[in-house]
This record gives sequence, structure tokens and C-alpha cells, in this order.
Amino acid sequence: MSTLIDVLPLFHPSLEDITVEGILHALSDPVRAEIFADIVAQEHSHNCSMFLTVSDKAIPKSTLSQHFRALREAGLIRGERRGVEMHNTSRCAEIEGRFPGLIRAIISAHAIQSKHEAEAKKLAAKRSSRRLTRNK
Amino acid sequence: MSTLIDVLPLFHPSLEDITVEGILHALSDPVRAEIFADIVAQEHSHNCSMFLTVSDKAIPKSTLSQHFRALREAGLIRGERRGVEMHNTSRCAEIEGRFPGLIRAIISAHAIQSKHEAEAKKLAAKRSSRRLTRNK
DNA sequence: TTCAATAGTTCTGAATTAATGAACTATTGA
DNA sequence: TCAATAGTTCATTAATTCAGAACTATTGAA
Repeated sequence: MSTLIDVLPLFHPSLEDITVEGILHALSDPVRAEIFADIVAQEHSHNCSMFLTVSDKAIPKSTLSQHFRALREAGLIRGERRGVEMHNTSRCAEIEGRFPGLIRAIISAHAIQSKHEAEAKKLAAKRSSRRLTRNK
Repeated sequence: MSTLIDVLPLFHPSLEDITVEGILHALSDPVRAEIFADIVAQEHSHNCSMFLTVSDKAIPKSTLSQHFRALREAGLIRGERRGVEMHNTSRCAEIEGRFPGLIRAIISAHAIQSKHEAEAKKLAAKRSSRRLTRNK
């Protein structure tokens, strides 16, 4: 059985209702930022369950669902039911018209930071292995 | 009498400890965003009490103090005691070296949004006055 | 030197927001 | 019709944030 509520499409803010604060807040969470970066990078479809682990960390699916809602309600992504799963696409192009350069700058900053972190980690591993060798 | 603690300088993260998440979170609050935009715009000094009202809204000074701490700990501003008051300056130039374009894009987006809001408000006022005229 | 005024911080309880396990709904395919 | 899959919602707990009250540090005046 299907009720009216069941078929109501998901809420998405209109372009002019999208706020900078909303965008920044949504992307200030590292998990959401990574999910969003991924959706932007892959032009094609994305369902939620692809993100049950983000950076080797397990995310409960209820939490994941909230994260997707946060991204949707901030106006960053568009979600569409496709049968049993969800199809998520970025709204970058629209947002670019309203806040030029914003999304690009944020994504780029995140990329710079990830690269920096990866390098720091590698360096730490090297140092640690050297220490082990010395102590053999 | 003065103790050691009293003279300890305020905490500021080093450039490489500044994170995108931290910056986005700090600037996702409209009051902090406005304070920061103001500090960036005016190149010269800024004490906290200049912001006891932000956009016609009174901000308690304890709250203001927390906002300044948030901006400082996110690495967005540098605070320095100058006698009885505080001297705050932006760390834009440093951040630009690490995350090019990020701060500029955010400030610019905020400016666009403020302008848009101001226009919407003016339009609403005009509509309201027209309605009054019609009903005279 | 002492005291009042100023500028800001810290502490604390209340209010808000976020995370997550458990139960639930909707769709598909067997 | 039923089980499996994908995701949402609800309720509880945990973490953040807000703001009044009390406090600290510095300055300038008496």
C-alpha cells in the first residue's frame, strides 16, 4: 500500500534559498566534505551505501542518511529515488551561478589538505620504521 | 600582582595546523562571518567591543568573547593584548599560501548574499508600502 | 597608593544540535 | 507472498553553543 506521503519527493531548497552559512556548515564536517567531493568528482550516479566506510572509518547508515539530508538541505546535492536506491548528483553548476568560485575553492582546499595529511602520515611511517631498524 | 598564567600569550594554531573544516565551521556562523569580514576589510586594528552590535543585533560580550576565540583557534585571526584591549588582525595572507582562493571566495560569497538580502528586503518594503497606499 | 572604570575571560546551567541503535517503510526479485 | 536491499525515522544519549554572573587584568584619576 502506498500513501500520499510516500511519493512526496525529497525537499530541496531553491537556488535563491541556498545560503553561504548553510554550505559552509554542511562542508565543515569531514565525512560530508568527503562524500560531497566524491559526488562532485564522479559525474555519474551515487547511492548512499557507497559511503558505508569513509576513509577507512565505518559510518552507521542512520548517520549516513542524516549526512545526505544535510547536504541536500544545504542545497549541495540533489537526491532522487531510483527504485530501491538513491541517485545523488551535485548542484555545483547552479551554485556557481550564485556564488562563483566558492565550491571550487573549498574542494580544492580539501584536496590540498588531504595531500598534506597523506604526506605527513608517510613521513611519520618512515620515521617509525627507521626507529625500529635502529633498535633491532 | 601578576602570575605566570596572566602573561601567557593567547593560543594560535600554526599555519600547518589550520584545517579547512575549522575555517568552514568558524565562518558558518553569521555573526563570526561578519566580524571576520570586517576585520579583513579594515586593514587596521580592531578591538572586540566594536562588535557589541552586529547587524543591529546586540551580542552579549561573553558570547562575543567566544566568537573571537573560535576565530582565533580556527587560525583566521591573530589576537594580541594591547593594554586593556585586544588588537585583532586577519591571517588571510598566511592562509592564502596554504589554501589559495579559499578566504576570498567565502568573503565574496558572503558579500553577494548580503547584497541579495538587502535587495529582497527593499523590495518587500516597497510592496508593503504599495499595499498601504492602495488601502488608504 | 588606592580605587573606579574599562575590556575581556571564565564558569555554569540551560537550550540546541548531533550521533547512533532499533524499529520501520518502500521497492525489487525470487 | 516473502525475503532481501536501501534508506528513513524515532528515541536516547552525547556534545556544542549561548548568555548571565562573577572574575581578572590594565589604565587613569584622585
